[in-house]
Amino acid sequence: MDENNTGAEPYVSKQQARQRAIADAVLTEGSVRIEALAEKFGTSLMTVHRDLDELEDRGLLRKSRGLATALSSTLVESSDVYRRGQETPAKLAIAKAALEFIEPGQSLIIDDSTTALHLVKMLHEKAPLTVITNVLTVMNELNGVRGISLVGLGGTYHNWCSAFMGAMTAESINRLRADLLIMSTAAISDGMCFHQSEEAVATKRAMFEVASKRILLVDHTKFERRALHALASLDEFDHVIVDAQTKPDEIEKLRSQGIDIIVAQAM
Amino acid sequence: MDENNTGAEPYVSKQQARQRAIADAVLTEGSVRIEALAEKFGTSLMTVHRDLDELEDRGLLRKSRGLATALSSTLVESSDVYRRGQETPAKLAIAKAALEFIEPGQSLIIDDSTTALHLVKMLHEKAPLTVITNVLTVMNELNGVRGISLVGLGGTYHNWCSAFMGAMTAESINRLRADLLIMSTAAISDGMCFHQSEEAVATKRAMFEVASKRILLVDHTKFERRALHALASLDEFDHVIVDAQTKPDEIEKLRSQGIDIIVAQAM
DNA sequence: GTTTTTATAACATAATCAATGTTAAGATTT
DNA sequence: AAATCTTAACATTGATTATGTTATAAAAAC
Repeated sequence: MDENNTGAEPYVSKQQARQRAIADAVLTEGSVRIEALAEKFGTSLMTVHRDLDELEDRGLLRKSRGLATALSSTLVESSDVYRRGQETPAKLAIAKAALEFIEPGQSLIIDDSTTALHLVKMLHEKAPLTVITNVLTVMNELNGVRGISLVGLGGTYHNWCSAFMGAMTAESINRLRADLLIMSTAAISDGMCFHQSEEAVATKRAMFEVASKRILLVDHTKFERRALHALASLDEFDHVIVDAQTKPDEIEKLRSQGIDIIVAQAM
Repeated sequence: MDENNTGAEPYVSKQQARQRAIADAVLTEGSVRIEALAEKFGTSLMTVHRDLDELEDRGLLRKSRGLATALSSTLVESSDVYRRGQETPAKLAIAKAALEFIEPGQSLIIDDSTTALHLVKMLHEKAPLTVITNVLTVMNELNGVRGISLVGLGGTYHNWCSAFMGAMTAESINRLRADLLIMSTAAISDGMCFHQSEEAVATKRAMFEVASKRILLVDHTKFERRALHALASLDEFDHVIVDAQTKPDEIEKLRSQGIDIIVAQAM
């Protein structure tokens, strides 16, 4: 079987890569001169200004008289600007593994995650499907796709994750039932998954409750992260899919707790 | 004051114009040969096929062995593919007139309408605003716009109007309150406005109930249309904005019923 | 108030993406 | 099996978006 071409290309635009790198630089340095950024990335002052304006709109940093200053680091790390483009081959592998659990005719919930975005691009293979999501990017991706009926979740829009979240979103979810939940998490420690914001937890918790089968997508970087709000214990998920770069001892530890870990092999 | 340039350009792509024309042709003829369409529009067979596929996905027609066949004419006329690109200067004028009613700080509901789409592009002038909408196109347009906080309305997605509608949507609306409603309608007769589908009425009715001030946007073509489901009487709206091409006797008739009609002058 | 510095606006150019056409292969109908 | 229609794949064109440049405006420093 020829498996090296899958329609979902792990492409990240130059602009996205640079914005991510800028966010990264500002985060680690604390505050950086705008001139210095322009020089570092070999670009004009103007484009750095434009990039910083976007990042500022997303609440990742502050611009002030020649300086770009970092804000809350948890927010930066959880921002989709920052996350997208990171570890894409691993994420693709995870997405492919998750696809195997999806059967035509099912209704599935997809939440805010860059990994899930890869999965979404492959969903047409499993049509017909009903996809429930709070992520604007996913809605757009699935817009006129044949065989996919789309149920959007409303609520207040959060720019940092390009998704609708909060009490209103949670309430809508409570009135639905789904066959399958494909969920991501911000951080894992002690066999629990954690998130950065209250709203995210409220929304994801609601999704968790209404799905009969639950799959968690985790790339290895999540094991090194910390976040504030607990969402659920990993053993509450039916399957947990990790990438091949996950440390074997982490996998063993979780397996010994009776958690069904699937290691997605990149191809 | 220099008023001839407003950021909102009434541009319709070649593709959109052609798709609309194709829909039109198929609708009036009943069924047309695909070859004939290609010839008529001076394009290759392939592009006609691609156009027809999109129109078929939106439920406007059926493709079958060389023939494109019309489906329900009401659906075609209410489809956004068909509507967009029609009468844009008039719609721009209406949008500008509506903008005058919007005050910074307000929360407004915007529903599915091509006229409102023009308005949305001008909204940044009145920031800060809270915009509540069920239209995917509007959500995207307002995505990272500064000073606009976006509240999305979820529900099942309807391709023909690019919006979320139905019971789920109506329920979400019921839990909100807004200062201003900017609404469109499919048809007007006997001082009442009508819509093409049950879902549209349910959704719009809910919007109607939760807004303290209501504005209806109407271009003159709506007076010649008919639709099945009644939504509301025009005198329930605080203001009705029409374009300059609306027949004077229509305007007079409504004014005599005590309806506040504003005639938007194109510039 | 003036000078210096930084930020924005406006336009020109370059790079990327989307739409179309062409050809060939695959389905369907006759 | 032949004819007709549809789809897939790739090349080409066209359009959009991103970037750079320059000029102007705003803000801070002096």
